[in-house]
Amino acid sequence: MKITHPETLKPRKTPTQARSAATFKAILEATIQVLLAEGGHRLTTTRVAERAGVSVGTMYQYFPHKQALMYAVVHQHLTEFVDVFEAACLKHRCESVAAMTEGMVNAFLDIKIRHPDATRALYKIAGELNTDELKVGTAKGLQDACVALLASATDAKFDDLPDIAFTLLTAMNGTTRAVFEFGAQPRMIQVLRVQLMALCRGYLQISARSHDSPPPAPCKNV
Amino acid sequence: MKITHPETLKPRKTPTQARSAATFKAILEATIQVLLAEGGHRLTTTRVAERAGVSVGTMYQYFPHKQALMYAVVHQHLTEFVDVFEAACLKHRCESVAAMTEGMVNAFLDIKIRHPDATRALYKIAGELNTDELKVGTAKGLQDACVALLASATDAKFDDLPDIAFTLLTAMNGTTRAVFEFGAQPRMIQVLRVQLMALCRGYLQISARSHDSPPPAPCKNV
DNA sequence: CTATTTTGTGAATGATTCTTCAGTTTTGGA
DNA sequence: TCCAAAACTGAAGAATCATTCACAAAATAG
Repeated sequence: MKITHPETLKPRKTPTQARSAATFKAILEATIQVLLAEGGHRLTTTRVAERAGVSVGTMYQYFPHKQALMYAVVHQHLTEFVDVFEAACLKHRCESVAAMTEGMVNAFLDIKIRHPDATRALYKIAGELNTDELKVGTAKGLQDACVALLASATDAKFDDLPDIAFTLLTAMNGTTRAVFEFGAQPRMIQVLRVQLMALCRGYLQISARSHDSPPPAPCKNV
Repeated sequence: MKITHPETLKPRKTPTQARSAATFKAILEATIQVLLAEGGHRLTTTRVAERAGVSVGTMYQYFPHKQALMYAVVHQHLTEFVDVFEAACLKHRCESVAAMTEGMVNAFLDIKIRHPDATRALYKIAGELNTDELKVGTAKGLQDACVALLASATDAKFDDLPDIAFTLLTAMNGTTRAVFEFGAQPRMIQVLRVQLMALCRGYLQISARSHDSPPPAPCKNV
């Protein structure tokens, strides 16, 4: 019950037949559903297996232990999150701060909205899981993407970009989390989107270096 | 194991002798320490009792079950948090938005800094505890205080104050949480304070209604 | 100093849980 | 059709945990 080595957190075997691929997927989905329906401390291997429509033994063919199961769920969604966010950051390079803000906020929210169940489920295990490595890695990925994006803004320059990116991301996360843990009704999400835009725009505006600097250098796309 | 009724969540008996008062306190403190040292899923009644230097039976004289124990820890600190924050909001009524921002951010951070262990521990059980009532009540208290404060600003008027207060509070919470879960080194906290000021000020500035409104009414203190 | 009330003890109980493995069923190809 | 590999089963073992209760120690009142 005390596993922290990353190797043992990986799935036990990769499915080769179509049937087992479906089983694998069903188990991950069942994990999320059990988390939402019963809560973190009622997430048991038996319950997950039952919900997935398989036996416990089957579960243990794919995941060496419960931790690995939770890790897989978290890893899958965090990875997707980082990918989508990084893509959005690349897409809006060398634009105005306002356009960047819109791109970031929309990307941030759209990923969460696309998987509302997973989003809420993750909040329930993120604290229970010993995956500092994964969490730190994710945070760093997002932060780096954000820093690179803001550094390319055509109409503003910033000092302390890492601090600004960190603040921006964690603030967005806090507000979004509150909305999702509240149920995330469509009306709330709409309000959230509007307010997050204002939050980010206002923050970046006030954080921009005053215009005593040389004219904006030509933008270097990568 | 399935308790949700608030009545049963209250402590079982109020200590009368000095000895039992100390025991009560020790148990609450031990809960926090076990949470930090072992994590949420290793928080057991036996471990808490051991850490507190008492027997399990003693624990059950003060708390009817484990849930009540966790509830007590969360309730104690959330209550203090709301009280201090509300006081700060009252204190800065009828000042400029900039002064309000400073007052709110400082209050918000100072409470957390005063109990760093409890702060980190709360993050670990907040999700596991079935206390929507408590959490919602806390959120509403903070939001109301913030709305009342901002409504009295001498140099700005706001539309949708509840939305703005919600965004402001959850954003502060998200950023602060990230810093504390990261370890909350003094240097990080200093950066946090500076950036939170900018975040709030920028957001409120951009959210203020443009000056097409009547001159500010005389401030009504309560 | 004695009686009563408060406080503390910790082994025992029953329930829950993770994990294994010997055996069964299904699949895909020869 | 038949077989070996892949996938699945679920009862059983071992461990952990929440909660109780009959009793002991300490504090306070009389």
